[in-house]
Amino acid sequence: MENGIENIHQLILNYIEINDAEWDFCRSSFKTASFKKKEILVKQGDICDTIYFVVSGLLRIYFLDEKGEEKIFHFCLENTFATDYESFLKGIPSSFSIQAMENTKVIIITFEMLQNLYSVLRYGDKLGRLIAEDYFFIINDKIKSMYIHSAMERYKKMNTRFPKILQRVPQHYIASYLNISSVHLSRLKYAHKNE
Amino acid sequence: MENGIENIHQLILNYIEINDAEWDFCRSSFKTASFKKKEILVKQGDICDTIYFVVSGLLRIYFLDEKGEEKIFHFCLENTFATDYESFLKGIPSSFSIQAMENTKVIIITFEMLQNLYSVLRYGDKLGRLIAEDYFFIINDKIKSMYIHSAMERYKKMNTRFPKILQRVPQHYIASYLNISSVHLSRLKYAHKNE
DNA sequence: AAAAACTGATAACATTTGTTATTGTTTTGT
DNA sequence: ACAAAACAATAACAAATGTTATCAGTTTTT
Repeated sequence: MENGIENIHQLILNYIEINDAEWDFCRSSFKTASFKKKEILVKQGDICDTIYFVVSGLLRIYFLDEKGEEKIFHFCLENTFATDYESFLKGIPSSFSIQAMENTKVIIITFEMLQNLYSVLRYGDKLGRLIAEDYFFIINDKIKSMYIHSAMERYKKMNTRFPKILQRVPQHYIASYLNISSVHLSRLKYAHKNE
Repeated sequence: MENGIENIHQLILNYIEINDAEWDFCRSSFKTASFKKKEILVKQGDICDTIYFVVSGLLRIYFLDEKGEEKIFHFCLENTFATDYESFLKGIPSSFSIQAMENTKVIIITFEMLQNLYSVLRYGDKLGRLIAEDYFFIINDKIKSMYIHSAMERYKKMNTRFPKILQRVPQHYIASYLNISSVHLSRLKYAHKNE
């Protein structure tokens, strides 16, 4: 589907059984939006009451550390979700900002909308549980990777899993994502280019 | 309650409404166990099909890195849960081992048991969702802390939140938990002792 | 009680990683 | 099309962190 809503349908079907009437209800509650490169979707400190589903383009989730420097927490590629899930669920100020790195089309799912879905769908709470569990898996992988792998290993892994992202994103953003300095990443690349 | 089951009751009540019949069902499915200091509850590579609720004592969750060295991922204090939640949910080999650091009493919740609870309790799926969300919050905090705070800041935070743990656990385990060498932790303590 | 293993501090040295500055190139904004 | 900004590589140096070894005190095991 051109507008990406059909992709969400597929994702939901991976989790639970959903009939046509239920899907119509979902579809009617989703809205779309477009953001230009560099536009801010969520500002650190504001409440993130929205889940964005990236249809096309690229987002980054980042925060300012105590030195006032941006650190990138996550890149959000096509067909993935972007939110501060803790801010979203608890209604507390977001730890992160979300910004478009390219012109980006998203589908918007608000908190109210999602609570509605949970109660209207026959397996709504189960869907919520499976989404939360999946979110847990994602972040669990991330933390395990930080413990187990060096910056270079994470870089290579990134290269393997998302080779295109390294072309689309300036290298110092990658360094920020890996939590190392851009100079150091440059050195690592040089040291390992013949492996 | 002496055996700690009442603490679990309270935790569930924090999440959902549960009546006496439902609680009796829960209570009857829980079992208890005791482990001596140094005993292994879960071995890295095995499937972790159990959630342990620590009634008394102390557990550690750790893994062997590629150099063959143990890295501590988490300490499990009284009234908290211990599991490899990803292994538990997906039925895949555990990334971690779990070991008793002191003689420890636990309540055992198996995967089958929990799926039963989810279907038998009126708000079972909601309970599952809230548990998964809470697990997400815990690990989300952990990862944010790793991004934002230095080893020393995390040490101090630990000192503030769980002062007793530093008395109960040998220091090189703390260093492992902080992902720094024991020598370095010793130096940091010296450098910051007058702050 | 003696032996062995464990623990935490410390020193000396090696390695990793960050910081700042420079340069040439590419990209962006007007 | 041009000027300004952003980008990546590199060098020189500084700071952080790891490694190995030693030692004295403590705990555990036999």
